[in-house]
Amino acid sequence: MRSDTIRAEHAARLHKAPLFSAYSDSEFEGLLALCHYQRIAAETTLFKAQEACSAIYFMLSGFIELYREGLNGSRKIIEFIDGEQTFAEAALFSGQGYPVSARSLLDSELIRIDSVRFSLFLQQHPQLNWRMLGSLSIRLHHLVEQITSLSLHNAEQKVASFLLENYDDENQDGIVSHLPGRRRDLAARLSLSEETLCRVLGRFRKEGWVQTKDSSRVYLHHPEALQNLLDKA
Amino acid sequence: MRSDTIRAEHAARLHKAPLFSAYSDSEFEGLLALCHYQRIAAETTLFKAQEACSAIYFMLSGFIELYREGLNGSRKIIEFIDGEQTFAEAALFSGQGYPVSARSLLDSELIRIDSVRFSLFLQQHPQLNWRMLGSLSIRLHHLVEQITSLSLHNAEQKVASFLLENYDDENQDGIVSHLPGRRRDLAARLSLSEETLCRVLGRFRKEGWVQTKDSSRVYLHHPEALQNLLDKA
DNA sequence: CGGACCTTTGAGGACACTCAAATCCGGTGG
DNA sequence: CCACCGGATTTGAGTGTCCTCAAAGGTCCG
Repeated sequence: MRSDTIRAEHAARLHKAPLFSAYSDSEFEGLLALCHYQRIAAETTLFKAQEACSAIYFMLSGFIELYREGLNGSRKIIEFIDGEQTFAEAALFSGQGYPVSARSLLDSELIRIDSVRFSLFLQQHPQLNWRMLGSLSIRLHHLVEQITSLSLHNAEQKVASFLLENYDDENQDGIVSHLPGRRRDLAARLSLSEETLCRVLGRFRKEGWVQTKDSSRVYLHHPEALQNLLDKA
Repeated sequence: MRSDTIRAEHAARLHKAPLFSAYSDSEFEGLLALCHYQRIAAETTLFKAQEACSAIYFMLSGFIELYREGLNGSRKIIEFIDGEQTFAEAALFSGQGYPVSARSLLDSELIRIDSVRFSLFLQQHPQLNWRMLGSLSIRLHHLVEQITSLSLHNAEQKVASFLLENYDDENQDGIVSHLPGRRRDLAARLSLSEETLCRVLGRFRKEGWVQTKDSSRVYLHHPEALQNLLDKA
C-alpha cells in the first residue's frame, strides 16, 4: 500500500466525477492539494464502521465492498463500488464516523481525500456544496430502494431486480450483467444464502432467461421475463 | 385541509429545527416567506413516491408515516415522523421526486415549505447548506442501520432494537417507549407480520421484560435483557 | 496429479407467514 | 348503565420459503 501525489491522468478523471466536475480550475487545484494516490491489494480493509472519518475516496480502478457485520461472522454488503466513483462522503458531515466498513475485493487504485482539510475547504467554498447535496440525496434514494427490495421482495425478485439494475451494456447476446467475482459476495449483497442464490440462478438458467459465464458475467436473454417477476404480485 | 400564513409561535418552533437554527433573523425572514401552515386529518396522503417534489415539511404535531408499497397491497414503513422535525429534504436535490410516500396516521399540523422557491433561496445563500449536509448524512446513517437490522436480525432482535432506539423518557416504571397507535403500523415498520410482532411482545411480556399499555406505550423494565438479545449471536 | 477453493445440488429443519378463531377494547345507542 | 357492534389484538394450527448441513462436481494453480 503506497501513497503518492496525483498523476495528471488521474487528476483528469477525478475532475470528471459528478462531485467535482463543476469546480473551476483554481478550485480544483485547491482540491488536488488534499489528495493522494493510493494503491491497495485485494482483501485490504480501508476503514471500519464507526471509525472516525479520516478521508473520503475516489476509485480509479478495482472493486470494493461497503458492508456491515453481524455477530456470528455474518456480513451484509450495502453497496459495491466498481466504477469511477466517490464514496464515504456522508461520513464527512454526520459527525458519527463511517456508517459502513470498506474492503477491497480486488486490487484497487484510489484517490484519498483528507477529510479534515476537505471539510475546511468546503466551508470556505460553500458554493461547491450543491453537488454534494445531490450526491447524498441520490445515495439516500438508493438506500430506500434497497430497503424496499429487502422488505417486499422474495429471493427470485431480489436477484431479478439486481440483474436488471446492474447491467453494463448490451450486445447481440442480450444485456450483460457484470457480477462480483464470488457468489458469496453477491449473496451478501442480496441478503440471501449462497445456496439460495445458486438455486435461483439455476432456475433462471433452466427457464432460458439467463446464461452464466465464469460466474462473474450473466447474459440476460429475456429481461422482460425477469421484469415480469417484479410486476406481478 | 387549510393552508395559512405562520403564527409567531410556530415560527419560533421552526427556527429551532436543526436545519434552520443557524439562520440569522433576516435569513429566517426569507425562509418564512416560503412557508405555509397546513393542517391535515388522519389518513391523509401528503405525497406519493416518485411524484415530483413540490414542498418539504416541518411537523409541528401529529404522526406521519413515510412508506413504500408493494404490489399485493403490502406496505413497508421506512420511517415515522413523530416529533418536531423536517422531512422530505432529500427530494429537493436528487431530481428524482420523493423517494417515499407520506401519509398521516393522526391529525397533524405541518409547515409546508415550497420546494422551488426554497431551492432558489438555498442557492442564493450557499452558506446555509452546511446543516442540510449534516441532516442528509444522518438520515443516510439511519437508513444504513435499518438495512443492517433488516438483514442481520431475527424477529426478536428487530423488536428489541426498535424499542431500545425509540424510547421517549424514563420514569420510575422504567423506560417508556411510545409506539405507533396500531400494531399493524409497527409491524410494517419492522417488516414483520402483525401476528409475529404480537407473539414477540407476548414473549417479552411473559419474561417480565416489558409491560404494554393501551398498545401505544411500552414500559421497558429490563432494557438490559433486550440489549442482551442484540449482543449475543 | 493433488489440493484448495468455489459452485452446484440434495435432504432436512427452522423461523416467520398465512389462515382462522377467540378475546379484548372503545364507542354507540337503546 | 348495559348490551351490542366493529375493529384491533392475541393466540392457535398448519404451511412454505429460505436456511443449514452435507456432499458432489468444477476450476484454477502449484
